[in-house]
Amino acid sequence: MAAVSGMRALLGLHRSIMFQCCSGLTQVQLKATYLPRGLCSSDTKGNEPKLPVNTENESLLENLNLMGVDVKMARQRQPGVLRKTFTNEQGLAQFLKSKGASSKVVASIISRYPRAITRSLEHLDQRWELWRNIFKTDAEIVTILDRSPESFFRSSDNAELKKNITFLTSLELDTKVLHRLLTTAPRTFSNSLELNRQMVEFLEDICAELGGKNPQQFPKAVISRNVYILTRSTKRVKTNIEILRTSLKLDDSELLALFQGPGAEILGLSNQYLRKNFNSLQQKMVSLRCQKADIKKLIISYPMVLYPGPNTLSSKLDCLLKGGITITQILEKPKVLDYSTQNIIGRLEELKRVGYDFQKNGISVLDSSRKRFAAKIERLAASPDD
DNA sequence: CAAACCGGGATCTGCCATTTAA
DNA sequence: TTAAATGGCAGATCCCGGTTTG
Repeated sequence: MAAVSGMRALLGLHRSIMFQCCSGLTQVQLKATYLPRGLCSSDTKGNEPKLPVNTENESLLENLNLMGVDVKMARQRQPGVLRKTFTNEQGLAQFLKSKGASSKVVASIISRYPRAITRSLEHLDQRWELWRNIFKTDAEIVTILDRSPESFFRSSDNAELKKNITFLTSLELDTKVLHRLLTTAPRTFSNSLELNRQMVEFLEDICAELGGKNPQQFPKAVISRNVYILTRSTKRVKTNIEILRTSLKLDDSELLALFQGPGAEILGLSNQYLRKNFNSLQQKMVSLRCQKADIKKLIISYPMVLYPGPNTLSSKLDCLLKGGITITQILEKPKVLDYSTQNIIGRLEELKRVGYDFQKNGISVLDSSRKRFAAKIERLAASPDD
């Protein structure tokens, strides 16, 4: 990886010494110069013609084009890679194909994360094996690479990855969670060990601060409910905890229960977003004549109210209210807010059609799977007694 | 038996800024 | 000085069904 800087020196100016010692490595790929993009501002005021400082490796470009890589995209993302003299695009492609990736997937991976072509075969092999500690098949890994090439390629430190996996494993998440963690939040993998450790320790500290009995358990609880947590900064999580503490006036044990439970999902929201959602929820509830205590209860029992943006939540509530449901009923069964507005609208219509009475029969019909709801409607239609 | 309770599953990257290495 | 490595951010739900309960 390191033997690479020679060519530029050749084209460039100084560093002739470098040239000397590297000349043995000279490679075919030097062809022409692509355009300079900057004029050299400072240095020599003299008038020697400035050689282009930045030249792309033309044969590399050609290769990439042939492979179907979106070179424009690659250039935009990691321009430096295109200037490298030695790259391993062929090796990478072959490697990935041997793992079952199509040419199209390979091209897309390189387009989105060009640095991938700087990895050596040995490196790739090792890294793949490490990923295979968690994933049972190559195909699974390919899917993830296709989704998020950066997660696999951004770091070149296999030793770190290994330690990281050991660490993650040592948390004793159950295998299912570990698998899900890395499937859905693969960036966790390429975090440094230190970063992951910091978050875990931070969570332990929080637990202890809140008077939790078992701080080791806490990160597990949070992670299994929110596998994205390790891709967030501790700063963000800390701020969110404070936002919730102060805006809801929660005490320690309430906070602990919240985060160990369903509240974990909300911990990773951006701070602004959380604040905004809280404020608009509060406004909305006040406009519906709810008490502060109602709002608190709602959030504690169903923290996911804070997840949808103001418009989504508001329109959902409006639909329900317009359909003849009271805000009190919603506060009792907030899970009805789980479903999409479209879904809610459709169900309200169907229920109206069969003359369903929410006051008499409650609203939990709305909180059921499609299948169960359909069955329910059928029953209601068959026996329109009431 | 149906309703209610409850937890789980899917999903989440792609960019920018800063620091570090060569 | 450039490129590589790394940290961090914004974005913004919906659905299903096993088990318990009545």
